Amino acid sequence: MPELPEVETVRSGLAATVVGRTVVAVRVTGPRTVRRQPVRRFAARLTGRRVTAVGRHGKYLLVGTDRGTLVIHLRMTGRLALVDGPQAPRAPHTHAILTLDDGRELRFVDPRTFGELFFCLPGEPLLGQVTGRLGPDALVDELGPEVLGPLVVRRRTTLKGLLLDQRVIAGVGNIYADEICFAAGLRPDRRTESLRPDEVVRLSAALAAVMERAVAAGGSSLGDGSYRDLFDSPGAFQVEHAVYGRAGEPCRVCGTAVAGTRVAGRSAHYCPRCQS
DNA sequence: AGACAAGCCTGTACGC
DNA sequence: TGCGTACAGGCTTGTC
Repeated sequence: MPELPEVETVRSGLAATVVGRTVVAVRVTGPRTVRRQPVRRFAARLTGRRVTAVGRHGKYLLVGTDRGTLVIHLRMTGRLALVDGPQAPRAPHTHAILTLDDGRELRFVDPRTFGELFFCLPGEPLLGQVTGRLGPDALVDELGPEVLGPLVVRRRTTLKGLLLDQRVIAGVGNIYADEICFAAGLRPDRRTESLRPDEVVRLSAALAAVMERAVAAGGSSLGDGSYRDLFDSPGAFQVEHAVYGRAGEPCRVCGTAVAGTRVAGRSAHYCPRCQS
């Protein structure tokens, strides 16, 4: 399930491979894949556009062109595949195909069809309506204790609920919320208003450290709808997971069995001894 | 066979 | 009353 580190891996892959390329054809076959605008309008706007940059805000991929932005959200099971040409075997659940001017194809594959694509012309409010709801990016933006502190204390929720709220911090999903809590030594069900200043300092450091390590490892490929990058390679961070998906297994630090529970309506994993 | 997993949106209920 | 938060439901389908 792609979260910030997985989306960032796709972003850097696209930046290295499709910047400067022009989209010469657009085919959308999935009926739900483009749902914020008519498919014909989407295709007409995107066709002929040259990619100038590839950005990201939280889990949203922002493909900049010479006129407008292609916005991609992978949600749970969405995947982008860059293939050499139309002869490449087509994965099941391929819902959109962008043909590039060098013959390669950028394909959007998504079994559960939660993911989506849309295209915003310059100055169109749609882009701002989406990204404007997002808080600072968990990787790119500075989230030192002085920034994080007010965000944390002002809310009355659980730490995990806070980390998952894209309006507060953009990019953290269920896996990394648990890993950040472990790295900070804080339980996911801790009330945010109870966090002391020194704990906010630990949280801030853990957020940056986990995001940076996960991006360096190319993200996590684990379980449901297992993530793959542009070239179908898995990430490597799952082997470093301290708690996520490890309920009942020994904590890598103290050996205590990792606890599995539910927090903020989500599965949650933590070490009862290392985290408070 | 049916519960479950996920991200995000929407609607509604609730507490301070 | 109003605000922020909590929770459930919807969307989907492969996996257990």
